[in-house]
Amino acid sequence: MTDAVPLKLFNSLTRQLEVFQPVHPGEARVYTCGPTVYNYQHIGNMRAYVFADVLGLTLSFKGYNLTHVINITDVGHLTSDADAGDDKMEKAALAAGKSAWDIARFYQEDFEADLARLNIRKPQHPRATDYVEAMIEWGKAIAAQHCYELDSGLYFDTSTVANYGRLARASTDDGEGRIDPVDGKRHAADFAIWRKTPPGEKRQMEWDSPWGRGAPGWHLECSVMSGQLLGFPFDIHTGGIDHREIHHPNEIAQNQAFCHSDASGANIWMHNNFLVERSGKMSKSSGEFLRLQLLIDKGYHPLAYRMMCLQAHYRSELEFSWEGLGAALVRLKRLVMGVEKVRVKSNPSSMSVENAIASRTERFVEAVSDDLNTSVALTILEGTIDASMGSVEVLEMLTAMDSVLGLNLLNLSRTDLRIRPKSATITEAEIDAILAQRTEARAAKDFATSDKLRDELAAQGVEVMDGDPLGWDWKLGA
RNA sequence: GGCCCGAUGGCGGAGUGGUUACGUAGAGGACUGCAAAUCCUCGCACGCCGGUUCGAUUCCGGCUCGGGCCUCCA
Repeated sequence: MTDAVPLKLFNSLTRQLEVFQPVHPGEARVYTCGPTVYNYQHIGNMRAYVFADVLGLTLSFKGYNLTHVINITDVGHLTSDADAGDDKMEKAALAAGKSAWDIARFYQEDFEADLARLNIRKPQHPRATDYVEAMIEWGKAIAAQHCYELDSGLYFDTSTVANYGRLARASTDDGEGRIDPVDGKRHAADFAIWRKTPPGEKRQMEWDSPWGRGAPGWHLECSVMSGQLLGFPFDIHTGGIDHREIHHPNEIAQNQAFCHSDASGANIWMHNNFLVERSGKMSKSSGEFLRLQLLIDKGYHPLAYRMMCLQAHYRSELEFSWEGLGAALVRLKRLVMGVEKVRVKSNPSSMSVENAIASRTERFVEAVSDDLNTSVALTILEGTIDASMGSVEVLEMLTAMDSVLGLNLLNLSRTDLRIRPKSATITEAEIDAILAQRTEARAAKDFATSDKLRDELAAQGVEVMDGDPLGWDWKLGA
């Protein structure tokens, strides 16, 4: 149905829009760099998965049989400069008094819960620790031709592959002024394939390898898991824009070495831009950070955040503010109300309806096919609600459109969107009781009492809405 | 220092060589005892200086400002 409009995606490798051509006819295989589960994810992290989900939904919508992998990095990355220093997993475990394995499991579950709350379809979640053997095999396969061993581990020689760093548009020798070099590295950009546990130390997560006891380098896992689960070459590799500079170039170098090919391993590399705060990029290192749970605690439905992401293009930076999140929530609420209205609409079907549907659907498909322009797609969806068509037609169209945007519009109710802020000092039962009193007072035209009760509720963060079937709502703040 | 990106109305954010989405906020109206919610209507913008062009917010150059990356990072 949608073949008429080709799917164009921005390939970071060529920095151009390209028409999606599946490697395997009728299939789409997508790999998304997942989180390191040593801590909670912040909402900036989650933007990458909302983006990846919309990409997957679009591919499904277009009829491709989708295989989507989001890995779980449960073997820690290094925390400090160069390729030495404490491991994030071990460090977090130490701080929590738990094993690194427990920590990883805990944060993985939290991450998956966030995905679900954002209505992100459940992809495959391979864990890096389940692929260590495969990583060692990979290392063995490329060691002789592409690696060299130092005291600290096995390193990849970036000069042994063609066009290293082409994704980042950087050359091997550039811009290394601020890295503490590891002694013996042949090139500043060379990276660890295997990190040896320093002599005399014992780590919770370590494995035997031909290069000594230790742990895999963090670039290796993505190459191994994507190759095993999707096969080289696969269709699309996604990740945050930060990965474009180091992680993905290294992954590509590994793929080139392993496949004895100059090809990158994926046909299209896509990168979502950051969610930013006025103070700058979201950061985990500064201690406090914005989690999805914090939004919910303040009474914002998680899908308001998805809405916020959808309003912008994935390649643009997106500014986070509570005001903006509130705006997205109001928009979502009005959409949900619109759907409710459509449900009870009469059916004045006419000859023109068919044409109207075709034209709207086409515009919607064009928008998402244009490098996932969800912003425009959303606007077309909204216009569909207002369109003078019958309820059946509109609901069908909305269902199709929402199957790409994933806002769950057809199932959400306004009650679902009304989330009790953690700071609330009053229960819903108490609100109902006061509201009942107020109804009585109003019936008796005792407006003084009625207004007093309303003020009382307002003081507790509750907004009374007489003319609204919902009756009341929470007033939200930052 | 090197590489790269951005600058659109109060805020957010699309897009376009000529009539400049959309959301939210705001204003007016309807509704309401009054509000709120809802619905209807309506303002409000394309950083600066040049160039190309009949015409530029859109293309090109310069400038200013802001941001990112070069170290783990979505």
